[in-house]
Amino acid sequence: MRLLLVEDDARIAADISAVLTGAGYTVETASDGEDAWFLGDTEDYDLVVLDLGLPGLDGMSVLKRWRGNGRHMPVLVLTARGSWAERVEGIDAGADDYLPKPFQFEELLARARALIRRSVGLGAATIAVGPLTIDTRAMRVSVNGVPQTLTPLEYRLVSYLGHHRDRIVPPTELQEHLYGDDFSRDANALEALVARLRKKLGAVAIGTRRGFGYYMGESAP
Amino acid sequence: MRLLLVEDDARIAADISAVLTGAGYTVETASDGEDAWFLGDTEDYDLVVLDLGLPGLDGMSVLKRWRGNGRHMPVLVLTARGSWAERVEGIDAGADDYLPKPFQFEELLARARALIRRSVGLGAATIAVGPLTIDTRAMRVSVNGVPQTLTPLEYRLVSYLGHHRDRIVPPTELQEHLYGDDFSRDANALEALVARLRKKLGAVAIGTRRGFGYYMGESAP
DNA sequence: ATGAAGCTGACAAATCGCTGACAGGCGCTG
DNA sequence: CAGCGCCTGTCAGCGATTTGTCAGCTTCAT
Repeated sequence: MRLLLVEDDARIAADISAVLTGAGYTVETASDGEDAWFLGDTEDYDLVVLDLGLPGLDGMSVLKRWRGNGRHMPVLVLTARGSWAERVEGIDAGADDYLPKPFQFEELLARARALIRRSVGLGAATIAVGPLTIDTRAMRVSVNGVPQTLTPLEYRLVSYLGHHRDRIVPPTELQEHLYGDDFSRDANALEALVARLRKKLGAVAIGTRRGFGYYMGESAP
Repeated sequence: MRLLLVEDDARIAADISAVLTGAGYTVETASDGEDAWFLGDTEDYDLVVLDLGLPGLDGMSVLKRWRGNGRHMPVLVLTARGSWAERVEGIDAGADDYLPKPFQFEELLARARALIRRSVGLGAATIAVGPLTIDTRAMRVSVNGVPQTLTPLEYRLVSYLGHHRDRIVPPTELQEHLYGDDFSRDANALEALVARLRKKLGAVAIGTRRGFGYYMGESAP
C-alpha cells in the first residue's frame, strides 16, 4: 500500500512517516502544495494524508484540483480541532475523512486502514517489471517466478523503484524515501544497498544512469 | 478473535464482557452510538454484539451506517423479547442474528461461535496447519494429534495466525488483536509469548520474517 | 589519459528477535 | 486472610542479521 503524506512541518512529517512506514505502508511525502498537487495528479496512491496549512498552494485547493481532474483516491484530511467550517468546506471539496489535530497515532492508523479498505478492498497487489514480480501485499519479490528473501530496506527500495518504473529516480529522492530526513548517513550507503540488491535479483534488475540516478524498466535515452 | 460489544448499561456491559472474555475473546466496548459507529467503521472485528437501545445515535442507525459503508462483519443484535417490528427492521439493516433479552449467557456464546464460524467461511470448526490442528470450538490445539494445554492468550495468538495462514502478519496487527487498543505493553511481550508458544508447539509451528512479522503455514522463501 | 561517479568486498556498528529469569497480579484453596 | 500456583509482562543479555562505513577498484565522459 502506497501513501502520500502532505505536511509542511518537517519534524511532524518525519514522525508520521515513521509510524506509517512501521505499519507496512510505503510512504512518500510532499512538503508544499505544488509538490503535493503534482504527485497526487501524476502518481497512483492508495491514500493521501493531507494537512491543510501549507505554504504556496493550500491543502484545500490542492484537493479541489485533484477532484477536478478526476483523481478519486481516498483523502484523509488533518484539521485543527473543532474547525467546523473547514470540515464542511472539505466535504464539498471531496475529502473522505477527517482527523482533528492533535491526534493519537493509533487513531491515524485506524482511519487509514478504514479508508483504504473501503476504497480499494484488496487492490492490484502486484507490479511486474521485466523478470521481477513485486507482491506488495506479501511484501515479497520474485525473479522469473522464484521468490527472493529481501530485507526490509531492500524491499522498500525495490518497491519504490517498481512504483516509479521507467523513470530515473535521483539518489536524493531515494534517500529521502528510505531514511526520511535523517541526513546522518554516508551517500555510499545507498550504493551499497543497490549492490546487494543486484546480487540477489540479478544485475539487470536495477539500471544506473550516471549522474542522474537509478531506474527499473525502460529509461528514455 | 476480537469482538465489539455495544451496550449502554455499564453493569450489563461488564457482565457480558466478562463472559465473552472468559470464552477467549478480546472484547472492546462502546457505550453510545457515536463510539460504536466510529469503532465499527475503523477497526476490524470478528463479531459485533449490538444492543439497540442506545443514547445518541441508536443501534439500528449505527448498523445501517456500517452496512452503507461496506462493513460486513457479523452483527448479533440484542432485542427486546417478541419485538417483531424490530427484527424485521433489523434484517433489512443487515443484522445476522438476534437474541431476545433476557438470555442465557450460554446461548449468547453459542450464537457468537456460530456467527464467527460462518463468517470465517467453510463452517469448519477446525483449522489444520502443518502438524497443528486448531479446534476453534473446544479452543484446543493439537500437535500431531497430541492435545496441548495453552493459556488463553497463547490460544488467541495461534488462532489468529491460523485464521490468517500463509500470510505474514505484522506485529502491530497482532498486538491489536491480542490486546485491543491498549497500547501500554512492551513490544517484547509479543516476542515472549511467541517464544513460549514455540516451546509448547515446536519451533517450526510459527515462522518469523525478520523485519516483517510472523506467520503460520507456507511463507518461506 | 584523467578525474569523477559508481561499484564492491570486508569489516564494524546498530538493530532485531530470542531466551531465561524474575516479579506482579489474579484466582483458588485451606 | 494467608499461601500457593499460574499467567503474563518486564528486564537484561546474547546471537544473528541487517545496515553503514571504509578503502580500493572499475567505468565512463571528456
